[in-house]
Amino acid sequence: MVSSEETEAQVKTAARTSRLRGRPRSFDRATALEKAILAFWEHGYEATSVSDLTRVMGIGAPSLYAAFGDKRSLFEEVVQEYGARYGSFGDRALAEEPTVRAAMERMLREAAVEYTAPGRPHGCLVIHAATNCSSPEVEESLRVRRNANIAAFESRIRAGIAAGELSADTDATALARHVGAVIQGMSQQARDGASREELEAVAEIAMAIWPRT
Amino acid sequence: MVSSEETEAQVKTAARTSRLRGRPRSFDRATALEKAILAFWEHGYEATSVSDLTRVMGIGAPSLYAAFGDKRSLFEEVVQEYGARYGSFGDRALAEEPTVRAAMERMLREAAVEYTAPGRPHGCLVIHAATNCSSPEVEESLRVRRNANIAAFESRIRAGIAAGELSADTDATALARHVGAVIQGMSQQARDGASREELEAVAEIAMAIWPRT
DNA sequence: GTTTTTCTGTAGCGACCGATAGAGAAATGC
DNA sequence: GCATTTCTCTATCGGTCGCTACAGAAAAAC
Repeated sequence: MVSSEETEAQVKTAARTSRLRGRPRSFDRATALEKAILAFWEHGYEATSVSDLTRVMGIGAPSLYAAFGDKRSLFEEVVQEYGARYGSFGDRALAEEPTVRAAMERMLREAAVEYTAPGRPHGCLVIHAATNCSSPEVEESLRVRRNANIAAFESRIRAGIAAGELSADTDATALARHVGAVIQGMSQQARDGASREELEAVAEIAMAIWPRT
Repeated sequence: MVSSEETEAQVKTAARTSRLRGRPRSFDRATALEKAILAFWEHGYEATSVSDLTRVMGIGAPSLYAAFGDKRSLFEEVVQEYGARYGSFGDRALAEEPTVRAAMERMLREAAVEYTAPGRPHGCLVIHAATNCSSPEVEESLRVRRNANIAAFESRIRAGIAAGELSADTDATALARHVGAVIQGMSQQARDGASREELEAVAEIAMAIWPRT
């Protein structure tokens, strides 16, 4: 119904069939979809209004609805295309690396690169597309609090280094970020249905990075 | 302007001052605030409308605006009260435990408990208050994709176990969840301004849990 | 050129958003 | 009692939301 293969296939066999009559659309569907990806990626599903979409895609609302259906089906197509275009590094790492360890290492390292790539929104669309804030002040306020938590972790870790619990060359900043990442991930998974026992198992694994006294 | 200390202080000194005249409000401010915490916690800032708030708080819109100011200042008060009431386990662990390791372990374990406590929304309000989705279908679709990713990790880990790379009693489910949590946390921090180098340092630390062949 | 089909722009639909005006009710100080 | 202050209820504001009816323009098939 939406697939571009359909149109392409019918372009090829159109000499005989009676399709492809009438005025063709005046914009490039793939380009418009790419613009929609960036918009949803940056602002999330709710906070990206249809008028935002028509502006960045450079088309009118009726053209958008004719080409992509309603807002939700456009978003579904966006997520799918995003997965194929930007979100496939994980699958590739899992499939191509010979060992689990190599696969995990490559996946994590590529995530660091992909999630901070310049010229496009940071982070993962699938993780954040439900994150919408039309109020920048609220968004900023929450971000400040999260980063303050990580700073508190770091300060505690530095105290531990000063007390001789951890070696003097410990990277306190990175350790704090790591703990923060684990906690934020646990929170996300709690939202996604993980049980207490499952999260406790995650916590126990995360503890393996800390020297046993 | 908003603080309850102000009102309380003036209750105590009200015998002389001319405050506290007129009809007192007919609802309990703290109870109403608690209801607002639960609503924002569950649905996020944007997706919790003022009419949602007036419904769960059991008051009319003018009463809400008179008692809490506009929606944003109510939310700020909600975040502050949430931090004091539900979000303090981390600070307590950091302050009360004698070693960094003990502090981190307690914090992570208590997070597992707090984030899945029955009878209230899962996860952390500060992490998710910018996550709003008035469309359950979209929310579900994204959740399914995130959980599918973790399932893919698990499947790859099981293959590694079968290949003898990891010991046979490895908890593949928990390992997969852990990797997923780290990645989700990295994505969140990329959104919050972390650089590529900072995320790579997190990835490197997370690799410490994997046996070196 | 004519017909047919489809696209595009304008203009507007009903619904909900956050927020408020105004009137009357209720509880105070005196 | 009275005067004063403040709360609460109804009704509604202007604005934006996702979405679409309609008419005219444009490009194909013939």
